[in-house]
Amino acid sequence: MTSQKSKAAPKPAAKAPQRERGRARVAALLDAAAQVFARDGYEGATMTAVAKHAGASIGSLYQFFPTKPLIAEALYAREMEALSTALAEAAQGGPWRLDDLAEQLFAALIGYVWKHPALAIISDRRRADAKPRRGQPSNLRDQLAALLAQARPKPTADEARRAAWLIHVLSKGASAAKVNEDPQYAMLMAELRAMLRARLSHD
Amino acid sequence: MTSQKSKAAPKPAAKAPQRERGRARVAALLDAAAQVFARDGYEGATMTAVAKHAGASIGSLYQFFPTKPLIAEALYAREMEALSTALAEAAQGGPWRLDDLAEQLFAALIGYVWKHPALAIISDRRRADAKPRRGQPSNLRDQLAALLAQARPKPTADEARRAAWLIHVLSKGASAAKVNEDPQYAMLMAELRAMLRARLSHD
Amino acid sequence: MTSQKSKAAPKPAAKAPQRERGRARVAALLDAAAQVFARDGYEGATMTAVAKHAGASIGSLYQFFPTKPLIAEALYAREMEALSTALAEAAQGGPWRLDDLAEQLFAALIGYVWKHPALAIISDRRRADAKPRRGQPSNLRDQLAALLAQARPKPTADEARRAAWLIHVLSKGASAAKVNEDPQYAMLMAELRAMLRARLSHD
Amino acid sequence: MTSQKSKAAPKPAAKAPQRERGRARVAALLDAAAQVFARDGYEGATMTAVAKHAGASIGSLYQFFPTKPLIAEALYAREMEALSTALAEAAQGGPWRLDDLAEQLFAALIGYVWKHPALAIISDRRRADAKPRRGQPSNLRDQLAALLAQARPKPTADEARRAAWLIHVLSKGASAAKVNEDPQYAMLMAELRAMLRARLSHD
DNA sequence: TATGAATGAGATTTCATTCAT
DNA sequence: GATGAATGAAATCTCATTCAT
Repeated sequence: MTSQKSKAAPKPAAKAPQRERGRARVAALLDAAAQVFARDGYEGATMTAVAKHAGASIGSLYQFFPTKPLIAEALYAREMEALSTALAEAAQGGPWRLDDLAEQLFAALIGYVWKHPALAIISDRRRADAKPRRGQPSNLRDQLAALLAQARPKPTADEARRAAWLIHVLSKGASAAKVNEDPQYAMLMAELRAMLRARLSHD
Repeated sequence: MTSQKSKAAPKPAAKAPQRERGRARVAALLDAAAQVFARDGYEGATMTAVAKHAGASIGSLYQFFPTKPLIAEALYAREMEALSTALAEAAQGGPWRLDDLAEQLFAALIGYVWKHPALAIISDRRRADAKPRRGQPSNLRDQLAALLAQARPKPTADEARRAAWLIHVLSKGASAAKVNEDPQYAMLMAELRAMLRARLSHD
Repeated sequence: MTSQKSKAAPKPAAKAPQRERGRARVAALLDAAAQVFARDGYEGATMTAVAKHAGASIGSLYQFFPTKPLIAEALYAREMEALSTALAEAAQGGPWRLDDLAEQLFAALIGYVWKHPALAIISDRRRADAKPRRGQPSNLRDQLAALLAQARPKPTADEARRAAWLIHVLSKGASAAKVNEDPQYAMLMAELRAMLRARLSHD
Repeated sequence: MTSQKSKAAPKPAAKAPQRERGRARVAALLDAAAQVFARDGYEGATMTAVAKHAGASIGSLYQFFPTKPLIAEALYAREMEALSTALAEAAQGGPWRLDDLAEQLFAALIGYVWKHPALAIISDRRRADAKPRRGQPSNLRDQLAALLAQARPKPTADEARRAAWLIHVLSKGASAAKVNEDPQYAMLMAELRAMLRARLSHD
């Protein structure tokens, strides 16, 4: 934190790279950021560490991401994009019954989150930073609901929303409880899937 | 001054107060720490802020808690103690059926965690700092299992463990998904409770 | 912020400057450190004072010397290098008789130490910090012995070692007793030189 | 360092204890100080460490020694007293020849200093703190000279002073070079004694 | 654009000393 | 007197960010 700039300060934004070379560098920087955030947490991660991890100089990092929050935002956007794609792929090939589809989405979501630990960390921080506005919608939940709406027989909007919410909550629980680090891993996952399916398959 | 300590360096520990005044001060410091951790997160919380919040000087804080991790540990211990008590109370007055008892414990756990947001923050950090040793047991889960073992008819050890695990995962999910900040709060909680009960009351 | 580093913590080392500007800065910082150590002693010297003396910001100092011991080490290395050179020069132009050479080295050593008071201070501290391992060899003594071995007639290894040790002890005595601050300075030095020469010139 | 007192401030002094109990406590505190100074150096020694070492409370320490310099001064006085006595004892039983007496005094001085490492540390600091006044006399040297004056045949005042100075310088050298930690200890000491005796017994 | 040096606010921590009981 | 808590100036160290080349 250095000088409190008193001029208008046209809020800085991550600059899009102009050349091929630049695009590669940005990708490398984001990869590095993901690793460092995952290892050290958001506050624990230093800009210097990110740059070094990417094999770039600190100056170079700042060329593309003028502040620390901006790199987090950019990483978040990239990860959410990829997650979106992964979920969409998991819903391919249908139509599926609601419970089957939910199970597949749950598995895909959990799988993605475990392979991209930085995502959870940045999401947390975003939530922490956001003004505590009630009921702010989860984009993730919306997307899940949209995908679930493609089940057959077609669920009502409410049913889809409810299923999306269940998937969301269970996946959070599984991540937070570090289910993947438990030796009983397979059994526990089966348990969660069964719980989800049971709750949906009906009554 | 500070001096490079070549002197044994007998890893610092929280000093126990010996006078009534000290005891009060320690309690106040822990209260302040809980608030600041809850508000700013572990890394975001500063020792200065904790001291100020407690109406103490920075030196006073360091007299009892010579490092930031130590105050986190002390707070964690105090919170876990209280949580233990709360859970034990929730299990009073039985005997209960397993699904009823589980539901009560779930409600008690969720309730406690929501009233003590610092606990989640510190738990997270402890896990993050711990060497990534596989399958290290959760004391909380053990205690839940022990309480659940008192259900009637008596569950097997495996059943108790499984129930404890479900409670744990669902509570994590509920916290992480900030269920309590959702306008639909009551309905969602009911949903979770039903899911838990259904999974236990059995197959 | 500061963050409890759970990250490997790869023991910090003085960073070598990569640019001309950095090299100049490092030299200035070491010069400043020498002055401040000489004036205030090791413990009394503050990083802030060193930085200010060098006309650098505290951050700049820490960029190159991340801890106080590290700057002391770097200064020690630089001084020992220079002392080495000075002693080698004093031994030039031989061959000399052992007692003559010893006298010259003694004078050179004393002269250097008096012009570089920080060296004695840092040496002291290094010894104090070192694990009390018996008989750890003095590099200085080794170098003196090597130079003395060039005397003619050639001394035995033992004779050279003994002479080196005498020079070392007498120089320590002269420094510690602050002979150079005594009004009788010239006479006292002559006395010491005579003592050394008498002890070597034989028998 | 706390408040800058603006009142006259009647310079604090070590308070003499009134009762038997107090005398014992003062002795214990000085013993503790000696150990801690020896281990950590003057700056590195903390008042808290001294108090703990003595099994006293910090408040109790300050009762007798209101500042850190004062405890150093008191310790210095006690040590110098004891050293004086030791030297006087070493000179007993004469008359001796000058070289014999010098050798005995040298041995006694070295022996005392090695058994009381705090003395060297405090002496250093006193010198460091003293305004750099030229030629300020060494009380120790004066006492040595006085004792040496009792040799037979009676030395001139100059001879006694010269011998005292040699003893002083050699003892400093031996301490600084940590002769006592060298495996060759006995041989090295013999060397020093021989050097001293040769220089005196004379020319 | 790339690089590494420079900056300084602010965080953690220490410790001599004073105060209240 | 004795005890332990309280204080705060000052020291060490960190790191996001800016600058100069």
